[in-house]
Amino acid sequence: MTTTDLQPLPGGTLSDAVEHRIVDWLRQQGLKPGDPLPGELELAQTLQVSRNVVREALSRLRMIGLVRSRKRAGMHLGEPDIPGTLARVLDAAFLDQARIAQLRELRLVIEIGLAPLVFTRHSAADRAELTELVTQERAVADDCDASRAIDAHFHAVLYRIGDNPMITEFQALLPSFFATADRAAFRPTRFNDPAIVSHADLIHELEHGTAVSFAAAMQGHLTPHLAGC
Amino acid sequence: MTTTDLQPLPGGTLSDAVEHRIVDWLRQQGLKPGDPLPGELELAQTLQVSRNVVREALSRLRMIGLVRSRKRAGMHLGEPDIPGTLARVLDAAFLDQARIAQLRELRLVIEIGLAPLVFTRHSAADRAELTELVTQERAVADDCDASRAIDAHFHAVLYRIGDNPMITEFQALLPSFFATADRAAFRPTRFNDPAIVSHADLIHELEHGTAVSFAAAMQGHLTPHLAGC
DNA sequence: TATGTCCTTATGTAGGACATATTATCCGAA
DNA sequence: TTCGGATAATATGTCCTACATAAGGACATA
Repeated sequence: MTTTDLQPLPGGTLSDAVEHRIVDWLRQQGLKPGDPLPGELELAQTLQVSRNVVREALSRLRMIGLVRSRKRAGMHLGEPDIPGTLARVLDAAFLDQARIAQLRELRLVIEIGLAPLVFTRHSAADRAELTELVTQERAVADDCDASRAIDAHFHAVLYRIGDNPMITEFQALLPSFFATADRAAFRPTRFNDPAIVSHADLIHELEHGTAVSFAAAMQGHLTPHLAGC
Repeated sequence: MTTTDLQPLPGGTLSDAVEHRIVDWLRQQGLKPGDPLPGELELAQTLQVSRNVVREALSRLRMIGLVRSRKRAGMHLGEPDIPGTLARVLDAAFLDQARIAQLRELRLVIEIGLAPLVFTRHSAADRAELTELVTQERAVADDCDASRAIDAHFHAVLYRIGDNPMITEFQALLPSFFATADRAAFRPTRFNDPAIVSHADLIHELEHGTAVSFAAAMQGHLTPHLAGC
């Protein structure tokens, strides 16, 4: 007798509808992180649904960080938890091969596109750090696992130099997508092969090249990993 | 007397703990999209929490598409809804200026890094489509709004040519971040300025250049938008 | 002023009840 | 036998009530 008078909400549950209603309302009110929200009971009464439905909707908003709540203080808007949400939805265990391939390609795209920023924002100290890693890499050229770890470290430093927190956070959750599949694809650098852009070549471009030439070098360094190139 | 014997779950609610427990269990069991899940009641009994708590946790997993449920069929694993989840967490209305700046920069990074893929995967028909857009652009050079719309369309086509659904989906939800701020930053192309890489120049590189030269052109086309360059 | 107690409040959790949709089952008719 | 419709079973969706818990405020006291 309570729910019979409203439309069947085609294709969704009440929680779905309430979730969107609340978010739309927050947007419409122009609320910002830190602002207080109405209590659960008031929301339930206003929306004419049970407190349970409201809590299921709020639980979702809590997960993505949009809402924070404490026992007596009530609820407040929070800052969306981008890395936490990405980690939940980009879970290699539940993604199909197509999605994983797209993610791996996205990683390469970002790393190539990051090159101009890395060139612009890097310092002499950064170059020294990268050079040190190349030295270590040469020392363990025989050990595939160690070589691979240093390779990952080298690229992580490039991300850090890029100095975009969002991109760095994205990179931080990528290893799970490369843990198994990339082991086979990873080839220890042949240091004397002129056709391959090595880490040392990248550092050279960083010091003596331009933003464009460094980006081209990065492209050459990563292109072997791109399908259809 | 029921909840007093378990640890205060430092820093989180029961729903948080149950959410992670369930996801860990799904991973550990190696379940894949389509596989059935235990019922809510069974989960509640196994985890020794109320069905309410279980439903709040499941509501979150339903939001990100990880579980789907129908009335009598029970629950099944679903494919994570990446674009839907991104749309929820990347909401310009609730992100601070720093995050928005990072997102705008990420867009430029992706667009530059996408260049090699665009070059490799484009067809003559794609070039014709882009050329047609440049023609239209010249026709409305005076109208800033129309010019801006065609510019957006041009870049959307580039994304489509890149042929990575994940990247295209990401691009699809970007307009909200550029709707207001970019209006000021947008400058209609001065077609005769040789220092600026125009859309026509991009098409020229696409037809007569190389992957590297096209990427460099894209870099030149977008660099004016990058801070600190 | 400082502090400790009590009270209020809003969220967190529990449990039961019913509604609803969908599937399985069974029975009767052609 | 087979087909089709009525019927029962089942898991999710929604509602309700009650209580636990933490946190902030009010107040009295030293």
